[in-house]
Amino acid sequence: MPEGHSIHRLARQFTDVFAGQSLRVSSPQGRFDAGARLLDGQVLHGARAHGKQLLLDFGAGEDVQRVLRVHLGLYGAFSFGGDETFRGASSIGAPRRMGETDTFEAQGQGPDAGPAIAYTGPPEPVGQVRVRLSSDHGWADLRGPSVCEVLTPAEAGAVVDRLGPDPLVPGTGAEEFLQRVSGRGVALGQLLMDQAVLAGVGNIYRAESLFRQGLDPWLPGRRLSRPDGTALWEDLVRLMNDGVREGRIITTRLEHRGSVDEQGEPAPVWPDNAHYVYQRDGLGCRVCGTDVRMAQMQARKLYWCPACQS
DNA sequence: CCTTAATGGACAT
DNA sequence: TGTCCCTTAAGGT
Repeated sequence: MPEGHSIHRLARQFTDVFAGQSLRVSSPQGRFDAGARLLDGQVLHGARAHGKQLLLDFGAGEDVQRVLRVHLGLYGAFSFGGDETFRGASSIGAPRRMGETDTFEAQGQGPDAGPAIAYTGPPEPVGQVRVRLSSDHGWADLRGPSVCEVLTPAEAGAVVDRLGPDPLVPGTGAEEFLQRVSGRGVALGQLLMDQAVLAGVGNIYRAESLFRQGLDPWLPGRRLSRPDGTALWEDLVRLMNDGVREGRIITTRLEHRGSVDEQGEPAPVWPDNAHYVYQRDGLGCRVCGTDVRMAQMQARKLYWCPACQS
């Protein structure tokens, strides 16, 4: 999936294109008919994210009355389209291994479109569209989520309360993270994937942040030193904010990327030099040359360099 | 063309 | 431990 950075981009995008507007909400697939009826016609006050949870706040008046909670899971995704106010609203979700696609669908747009044509409404739904949100200016379709439900504000609050600190939410600190890791006999590689310990980190940020900090994925939480834990948290804050800005996960430092051109300018980050260890098993470590290894950890693939991370 | 694996996690068994 | 969600790109034939 979309790790936390993608969900925060989604929240920003929903706020940009829909906030303050009354939305039509439907379920072309039919599986979300009851929920759609609860939201149809209400105003979207705003969108927010905590970890991998996307929360859309709706209300008929000033107060938030209903919250649409979406979890994309492994392969859920949103696609967007509409008039010029939707320009730049890209599709976000999984799988997006090469970065999020830029499938903006507009009517009367583009360099060769000539005079702008008025937006005439969303297209016929394609595939299994669980929910469609639609305004006078454009639409958003959700396919393949693992969760899509309507909650009360209190229920939504309870969902967020169950989660650990999110490096992308300002105001949460290293301290909360350290507290949840300290004293635990569980391996660091497992703790980083536990959303109650740290919200928003997925399989790529797990592997890459442990590599960057030179930490052994099997180190029990209780044996993580305070300085190492603080550095790990701070690196995640940096990496994930980069991810929000770039729309993809890039963790290699310039000097390990082999990507400076004749003028000394950074060359584009190709898909195959964006990561240190993720999906690089059998290849040489970018730093020391040792073969990168892979093992299953909690039913997910863990990648690490046995020399750099010990 | 067909098969497989993929950034997740809830739930059943 | 297995199943679902039921998408999509990559890789093999």
